[in-house]
Amino acid sequence: MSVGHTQVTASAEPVVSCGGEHEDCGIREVLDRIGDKWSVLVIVELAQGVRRFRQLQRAVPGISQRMLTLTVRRLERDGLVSRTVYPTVPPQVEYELTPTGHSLTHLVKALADWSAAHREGIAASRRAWDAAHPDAGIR
Amino acid sequence: MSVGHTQVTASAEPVVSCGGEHEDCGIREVLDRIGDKWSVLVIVELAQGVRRFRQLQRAVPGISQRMLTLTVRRLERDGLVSRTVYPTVPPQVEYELTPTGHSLTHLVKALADWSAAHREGIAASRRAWDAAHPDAGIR
DNA sequence: CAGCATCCCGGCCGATACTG
DNA sequence: CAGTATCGGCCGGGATGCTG
Repeated sequence: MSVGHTQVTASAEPVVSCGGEHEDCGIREVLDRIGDKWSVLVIVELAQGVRRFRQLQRAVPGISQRMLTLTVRRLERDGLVSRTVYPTVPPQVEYELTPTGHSLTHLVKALADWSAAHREGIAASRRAWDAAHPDAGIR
Repeated sequence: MSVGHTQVTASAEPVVSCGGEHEDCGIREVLDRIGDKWSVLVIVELAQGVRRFRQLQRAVPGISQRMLTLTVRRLERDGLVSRTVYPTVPPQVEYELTPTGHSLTHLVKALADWSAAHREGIAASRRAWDAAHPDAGIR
């Protein structure tokens, strides 16, 4: 953390101005789509390649089959994931990222990178804040 | 949308592999932090410069003062936003992005860009899916 | 102006049981 | 294996009212 003598003037260059408007950009739409508990994790796993239902569930620890179904269904509806059913017995279903879905992985990588870069500092900030505010309802 | 003859082999180059592990990267941590309903919007507004409480509330349409308080408190706790109180009367409080918070704006911009680029295609995919699945509990 | 306290509802998500 | 159906808890977040 080098937050000492940095002369970053945040207010100088507006990186995100929503195109000049103070409106909600499409940001909320993306977050409504991948901001839920499981979508990104499923996407990360599918970024590795084609996966079957059970494979996905094992790869994403803690997800219930219900949530996996819902998550993968929503991603399919949004055109981020393709679903292929092979009429075999027992049934076999394969999930794969579409080109659009694949383009999301770059975004996810950016998120992961940012997280890795600031995880420490944020954790420290939290500890400091919690120490300074013994009785806070925020946690 | 040019999703015609693209030969993007998603499974060829794993963009996000969490560093070789199939673990949860820090992605969920970022999303737990900015994936909520208001954080990004507040950040976007603060990216423009220093803002006071009321200013923020007016700039972010629809946010309640309760949620603005909680949001800004959490951001402060994580060290993304600084809070400066001027002991005047009436009280005056200024919020500003910290360097760490400012670094987030690049990420937010990436989100906005992706959203703008795929909004159309996703909406179309949804319409198609909904049409193909008249009675779906997913909506 | 800048908050905090309280009430309350909707939906996200987990657990469990059942089907083709 | 790959789902669907149902129930229920938790909590994010809106509405309202009160303080310094």
